[in-house]
Amino acid sequence: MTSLTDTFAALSDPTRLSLVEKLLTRGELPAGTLASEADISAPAISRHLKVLREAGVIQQRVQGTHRYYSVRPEALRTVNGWTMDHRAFWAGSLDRLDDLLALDPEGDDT
Amino acid sequence: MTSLTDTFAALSDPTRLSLVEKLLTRGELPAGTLASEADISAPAISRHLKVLREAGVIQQRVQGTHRYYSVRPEALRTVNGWTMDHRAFWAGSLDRLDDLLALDPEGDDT
DNA sequence: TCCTTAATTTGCGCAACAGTTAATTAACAG
DNA sequence: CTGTTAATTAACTGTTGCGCAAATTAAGGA
Repeated sequence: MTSLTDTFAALSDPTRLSLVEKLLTRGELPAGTLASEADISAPAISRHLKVLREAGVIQQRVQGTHRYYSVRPEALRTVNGWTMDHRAFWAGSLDRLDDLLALDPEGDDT
Repeated sequence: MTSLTDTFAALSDPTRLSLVEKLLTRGELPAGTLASEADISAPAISRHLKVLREAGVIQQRVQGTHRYYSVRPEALRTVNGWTMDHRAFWAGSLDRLDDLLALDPEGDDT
């Protein structure tokens, strides 16, 4: 089992979050594509992918010499679940009324 | 402005996540209470609180010699917003994802 | 076999992080 | 002013994280 903090740690690096966003928007991608589009070396990307995989954020599919990566839905569900556990706290607050109304225009007694 | 990765980084430490959970469930608390309940020194807690504050996760209210801390709703909204941006990817059961997304709004709990 | 391509692992340097104890700042009471 | 309490900052130490270049593993083609 990977903990919630492990997931947050995996997503706390800009390079890794960028990798995850790519996989989310474009689906499964090979390591080579991810590495060639990044501005750091391939070994560095490989390490980031390993961190993400060990945190349970992404999964690997091997085909020949290629390794295809994709996001594990469970990881995002876990993060979402944590925020939802405390939804009553942040959804009902008027800390930033404008943002709240922008997210949920009919959320109050209009 | 604090980035999403800064928020994730702030929440990636078990001690800090624990502090945030305490503030979420019990509301505003002074630094002393948080420090006395932790198993590490007060200075260490103080630093964690500083990290959380600089990441925009918590806020501070000063009253006399006491510093009261509480969670900023905006922080949790931001995290929730990120998961919601990719909701189509992770929501629903894996094998029925496409079907679920194709269903109309009244389809899931009747 | 030999060579190329894909990707990872290794070795190394450096910066950042998390913990400690000691010192400091700040508010308040006597 | 002096002392007490609350909390933070300072100084130091060990560990972890991230980058690179070089070496290594693995699959496939001539």
